[in-house]
Amino acid sequence: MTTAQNHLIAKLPRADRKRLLAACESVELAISEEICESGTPSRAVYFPVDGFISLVAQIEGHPGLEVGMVGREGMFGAHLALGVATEPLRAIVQGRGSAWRISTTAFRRELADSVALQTSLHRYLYVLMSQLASSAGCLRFHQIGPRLARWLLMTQDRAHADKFHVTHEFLAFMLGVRRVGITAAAGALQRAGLVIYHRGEMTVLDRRGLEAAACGCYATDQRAYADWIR
Amino acid sequence: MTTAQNHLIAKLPRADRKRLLAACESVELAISEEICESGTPSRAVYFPVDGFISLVAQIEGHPGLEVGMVGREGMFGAHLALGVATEPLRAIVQGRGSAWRISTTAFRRELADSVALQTSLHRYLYVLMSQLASSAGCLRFHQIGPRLARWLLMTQDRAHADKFHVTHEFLAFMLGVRRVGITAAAGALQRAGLVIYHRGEMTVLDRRGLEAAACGCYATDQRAYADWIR
DNA sequence: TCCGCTGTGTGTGCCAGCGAACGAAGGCTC
DNA sequence: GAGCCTTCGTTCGCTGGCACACACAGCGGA
Repeated sequence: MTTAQNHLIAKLPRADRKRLLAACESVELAISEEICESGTPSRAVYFPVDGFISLVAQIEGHPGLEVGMVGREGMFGAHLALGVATEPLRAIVQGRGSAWRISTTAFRRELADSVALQTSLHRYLYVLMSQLASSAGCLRFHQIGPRLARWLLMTQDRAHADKFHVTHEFLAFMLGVRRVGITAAAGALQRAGLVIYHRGEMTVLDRRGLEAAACGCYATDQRAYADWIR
Repeated sequence: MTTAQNHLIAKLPRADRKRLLAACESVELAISEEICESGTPSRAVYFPVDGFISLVAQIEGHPGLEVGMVGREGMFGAHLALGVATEPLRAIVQGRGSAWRISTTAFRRELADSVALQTSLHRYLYVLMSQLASSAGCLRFHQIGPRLARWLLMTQDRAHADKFHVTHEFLAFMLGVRRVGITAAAGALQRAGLVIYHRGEMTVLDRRGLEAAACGCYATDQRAYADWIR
């Protein structure tokens, strides 16, 4: 669906898709923009097209921790399908680009009218839940290097580019580690010829190599999405 | 609802509750019994009454990691409300006692007939998701001592007793740490007079003290369940 | 009575990651 | 060109958790 460019919307039957898109507006996501704060009432739902969004869990006394990433393969706001209009997590734009946006109230109307949309969101929520669970394990058992490689791959997938802007500081925040840890791990990836970076410009050189360096969670995630899209 | 004894069932309107219970059978949960394996087709749904169940995420190369606990305040199998009949996690009985069981097919019928049941499951899923996300942070940032205290409190809540059977080995498995780490943390709790244990018999002496020793995640969880039950 | 199993306590050496801090370069502004 | 901010590299001492190993106590069965 060249018009939609978001996989979740593209999967809908033609009529439902047209109605949903008619209620959406196209917006630009700006880097570091805060889509919502955890615990606040939901205002809008986003279907990323080029941009992508990080879902961040808040832990008192700690800066935060990324627990999920939403690009054109999914959406932000699926919890509305559970009938709850409170944001469960903080969401931050992590890659600039366009997205479809629709207000919470309008989206709930669409949801009520489209069984296909409900079904799609349900399955997407299942994938999200599985990933939350497995990423808890990843967080606990895997080391910085493999986790960083996985993160870079996930970002590359959603940025649709080999090159993107990301500082060590930001990576440390996302992975819940110190910047020093990132410097060490990223330095190793660079020495291995898998990436090069310079003052916030990260370039992936060897995707295959990065996949080999990443923990198994990346492959697991890929499979979960593939099963869902099917 | 003295007949049901499971909060999720008790919350249903009388008619829906009666119909659901009629389709359920009462079973005994035996310690260490494996309710299901991750990735397999769902066979049955459980509503614990006295027993309780641990949800365990599998990570290749590692023994496992508890990411959730289900007692009489919830249910096992809520993912069926998302229209997916594949188990997302491994489930192990962690406290013996009774539960209501209903086959997957029968439960899907009940689900189709009861809007109240759908709504209830949706809200429960939202709570579960929030907890998965926050427990990821807990796993990452909190130390063994506070996490152990939290675990003991959660277990006490679901076992409805001050005394329960649990070995250091098992605790290590659940928290994803070494047994040695548990020995150290549990020893500290015992020296502080909060618990005593002897060859797998754990007794909580000072609940308040334990709450103070636990990480904030325990209080957060309590609040999430309270909001849901409301 | 002895054997073996389970549950628990301890010790040693090791490494990943932590906190804090400093330094060095690239790039921007004035 | 000077000053400043951002980004990245490095160091130091330390803690928490790791693997492996051994000791010991209770308890049940042969």
